[in-house]
Amino acid sequence: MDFSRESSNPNLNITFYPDNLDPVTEFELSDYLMLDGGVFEEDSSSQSIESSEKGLGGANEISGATSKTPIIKCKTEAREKKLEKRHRVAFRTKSEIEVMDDGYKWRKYGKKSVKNSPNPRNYYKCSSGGCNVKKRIERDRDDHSFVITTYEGSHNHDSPFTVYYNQMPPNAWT
DNA sequence: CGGGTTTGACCGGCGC
DNA sequence: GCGCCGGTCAAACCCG
Repeated sequence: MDFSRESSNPNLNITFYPDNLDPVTEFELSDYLMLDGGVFEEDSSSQSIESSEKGLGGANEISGATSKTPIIKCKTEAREKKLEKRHRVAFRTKSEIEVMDDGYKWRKYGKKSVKNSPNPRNYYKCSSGGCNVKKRIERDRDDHSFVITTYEGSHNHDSPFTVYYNQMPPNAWT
C-alpha cells in the first residue's frame, strides 16, 4: 500500500492546473506540467488569489511563479467568454487528507460522483457572509494519493489566518 | 441550540 | 428534443 506516508505533509508535491481537469480538452498533461509550479490565474477581476499565498497551512510557498503561457491564456479566454468565469485555480496536491485548512472556513454543500473518476467530488463554499468563493475537491483518479483542489472566485474578506499572520513576527511559525 | 454534513432531488447546459 | 452529466439546493441529521 502506498498510503504509508508517515506524515500528512500536503506540501510535498504540488502541481498547478489551468482550469479544471478536463479530460476532453485539447490540453495534454504535458501542457500543464509546462507551468511547473506556476499559478494560473484568470484575471477577469482585479483581485488576485491571496489564499494561494497564505493558505494551506502557511507552509508552502507557491507565489512568485507567474508565467502565464500565452497559448493557455488564449484558450481560457474562449472558455471565459463562454462561461463568464471568475478566478479559477486548481492545485494538485500529494496528500492523504482531502480538506486542508487554508485559513478560511468552508462549508460543504454537495458531493457528487463524477463519471471520469471513481472517487466522489466534494463542493465547498466559504462560510463567511457575503463571500461566495467556492472550492471543489476531488481525488486524482490515476494517483489516489493526489488530491485536486479547485478554487473559484475571490474572497471578500481577509482570512482569519491573515490576522495572525500580520500580527505575528515572521519567525513565530518556526 | 446552532452550525456544519449528508444525501437525494432538482435543474440547467451541452452534445447527440 | 432528449438524455446525460456536472453543479446546487435543501431538509434531515449529527455533533459540540
